[in-house]
Amino acid sequence: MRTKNTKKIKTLVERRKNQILDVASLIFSKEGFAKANTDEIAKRANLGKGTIYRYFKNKKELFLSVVDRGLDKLKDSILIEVEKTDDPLKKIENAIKAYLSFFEKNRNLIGILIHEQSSFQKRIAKRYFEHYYGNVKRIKRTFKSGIEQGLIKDMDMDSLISVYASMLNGLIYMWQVEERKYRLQDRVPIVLKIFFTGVIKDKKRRKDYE
Amino acid sequence: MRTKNTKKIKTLVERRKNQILDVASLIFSKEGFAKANTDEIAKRANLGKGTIYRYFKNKKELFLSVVDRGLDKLKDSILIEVEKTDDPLKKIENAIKAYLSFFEKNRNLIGILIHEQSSFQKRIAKRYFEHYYGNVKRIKRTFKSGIEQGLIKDMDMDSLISVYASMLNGLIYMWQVEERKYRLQDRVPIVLKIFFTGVIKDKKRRKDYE
Amino acid sequence: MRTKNTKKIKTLVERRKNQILDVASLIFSKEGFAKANTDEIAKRANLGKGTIYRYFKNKKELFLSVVDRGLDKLKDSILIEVEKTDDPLKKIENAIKAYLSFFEKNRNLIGILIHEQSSFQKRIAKRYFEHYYGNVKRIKRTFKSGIEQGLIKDMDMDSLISVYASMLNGLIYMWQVEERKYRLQDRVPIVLKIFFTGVIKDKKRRKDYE
Amino acid sequence: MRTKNTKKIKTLVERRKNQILDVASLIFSKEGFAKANTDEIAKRANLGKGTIYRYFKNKKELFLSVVDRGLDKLKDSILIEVEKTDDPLKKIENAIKAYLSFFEKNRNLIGILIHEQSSFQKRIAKRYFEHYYGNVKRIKRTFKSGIEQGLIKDMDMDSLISVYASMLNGLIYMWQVEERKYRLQDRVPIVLKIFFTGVIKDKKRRKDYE
DNA sequence: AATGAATGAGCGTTCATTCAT
DNA sequence: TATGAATGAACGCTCATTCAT
Repeated sequence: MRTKNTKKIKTLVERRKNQILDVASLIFSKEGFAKANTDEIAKRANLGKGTIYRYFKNKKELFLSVVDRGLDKLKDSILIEVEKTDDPLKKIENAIKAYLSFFEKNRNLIGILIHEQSSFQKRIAKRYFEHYYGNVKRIKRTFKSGIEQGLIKDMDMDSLISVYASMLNGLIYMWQVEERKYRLQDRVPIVLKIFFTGVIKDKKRRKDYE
Repeated sequence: MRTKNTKKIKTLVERRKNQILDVASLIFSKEGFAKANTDEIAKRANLGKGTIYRYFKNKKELFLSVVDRGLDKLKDSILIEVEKTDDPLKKIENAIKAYLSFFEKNRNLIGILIHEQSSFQKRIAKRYFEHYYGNVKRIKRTFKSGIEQGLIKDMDMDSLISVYASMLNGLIYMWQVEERKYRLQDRVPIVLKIFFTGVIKDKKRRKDYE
Repeated sequence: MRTKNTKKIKTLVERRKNQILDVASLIFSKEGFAKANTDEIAKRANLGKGTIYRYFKNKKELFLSVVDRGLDKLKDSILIEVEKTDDPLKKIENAIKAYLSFFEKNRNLIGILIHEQSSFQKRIAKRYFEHYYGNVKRIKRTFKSGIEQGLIKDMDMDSLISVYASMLNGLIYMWQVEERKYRLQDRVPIVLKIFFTGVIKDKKRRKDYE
Repeated sequence: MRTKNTKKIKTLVERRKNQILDVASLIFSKEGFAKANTDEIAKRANLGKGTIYRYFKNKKELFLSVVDRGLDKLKDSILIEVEKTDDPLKKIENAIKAYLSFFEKNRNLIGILIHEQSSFQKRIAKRYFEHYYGNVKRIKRTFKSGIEQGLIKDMDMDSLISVYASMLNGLIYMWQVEERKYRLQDRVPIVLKIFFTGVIKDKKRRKDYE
């Protein structure tokens, strides 16, 4: 019985935490960490201000929890898409689509990740790169199997992946700065063209992206 | 003689302003607008707190002056490099190099531009895009003369340039997030390769970047 | 039951507000608006500085609340005394007594009303004259019934009342400037004599004040 | 020769002081001591800020000098009018006229005297009462000679004069508060009537004021 | 003697955090 | 457990005063 109760409580706590994180995510994204205001978070979450502090040690922890949850969601949504196919080029294509698509759906997270790279450099960067390198390994394996299958030219993977990732982030960042005037998904073809033209060895496959 | 005095005074005021802007640029970059603190700016500039306010109406104006000065510098340093050659491909290459090189030398500005896209969306974005579209026009002309000279394929310039710009920004952004572990300049060849491979028509010239 | 709670809360808030207003009244009276200092008000009220701002938007609102409360009290205390009799001359006598008596008991308010006639000309003057003209109407009616009853000579009421009011204020003002060396109440007979000698028609009644 | 030079210098210094006092009087009257701003005083006097401090030790001394000069002027202008006649009643009438007339011409001083009775209670009050009692003695002598000449009833002079003075001040104060809508001089007849009706013994003379 | 740039103490106000209920 | 009233450290900004020129 105890186990059941504990579980129930845990779920309740988790639900409360998520309820707070949803609001916090919105506010932090709109205002940035320093300008965001605990009073408003509490009010919008229909909770007393003290209650926020029962679930999160302080403003900083709340903020970092928002980041953590966001990066976890991102990871999950990419993995699902990547595992839908075995073709290396398709895997890469799916990853790019999933990455852009995720941020298009989770706009709050962009602002949050962009903003506070200074105040929380270490913590956020650490978390981001844990996530990033976790993915890099998988992407590298995908590229390698692409090379082995004669689909992709043999190049310096590390800097290529790093440049690709940077470029995608730049795309998302500028989309945000330009106030999301266009659909981010619509940039996928041109991105794939730029990424793949110099990289795909197999002529037939290359045609698909030119 | 009056002119001489006025000039001297102007130079003195300008020097003081720059002295303050240098420090402010550093602090704003490290802390972000909200966390940056006028007391520290004054102390680091070896000036009294009140002195800051003799030269800038308030914290916000000081911040925006930092941005304005930065973007002006950026524009100048790109223009100089671009005008060193008449060859369209070389012009583009030089612009990319100058852009990356500028941020490598003016690290503070990255943080500042990245940070406050929310608090100052309108003012910063406005200034940034004034700068950006000013350059876009010139770049477009360069591309066009490249197309006319049979060097570059005929494509949709606008979204290409937009994606290229976004990607460069992403490169700079991630370099900053990764704590500037590598030299940004070293990314130039791979960037040129990615940018140019699918774009250059002239086979001989394309070889230079492959 | 809800009503009860709401009422209780209202009373608590009202009590706190009054607690703050009492201290603020003292400090504003002693220092004037500009020199008065929120820190001291908080300390003397045994409250944190932030608490003041929970109950009053800012220093200005706090100040004006002190004035408003003071004028309300003044009005009430005059009305009570005036309504104790139906005789016009007695009514006027009672009003004068109540007016002087009020300021003798609420010394803080004198300083406050005297002080800030410049900084808050409009707001204070407006409130003061709302109060003043509210009373003038009543006083006029009293004078008129005095005239109808053959007690008072028929004169230009408006400038008479205006001069009488000014004179009473001068009395209070100088009493304050002279550091309240005498009892303000003791001036009542001489004031009545000065006011009434030239004004009362009825010989028997006039004798009372000569 | 030395004397001549010293005199010249003294005159120059005096002229500068007066130039500053004129401006200061205006500003202090409009803003009150605390809100008045040395920068503005300097600018309006067409002098450097430092120069103010060459002539007055600090803001407080400047303020008190304004008061001192004002009260001196007041004393002079009353004396001149009073000495124009030998008739006691006329002397009193002239004094009242001169008093009201002075403040009508020197509006700045009203604000200044009214304002800072708190911050400078002792200094201003001291100076004011030096002036006041200096006059009271003279007025008392005038009243006495009025009594001796059978013109005025024999009464308690001290409290009568005190009440009269207070009332005049009240008149001036309210005129200021009511934004000087009417001419202060126009109140003289009604004031004389109120003051004199109960006080003048000589029937013929009393008629003049009824 | 005159200036006005520089200064920093001081103040109004905000807001993350605590804690009595 | 949940609340929100209370707190006070912290910060932006002002302005009387000083002092090098």
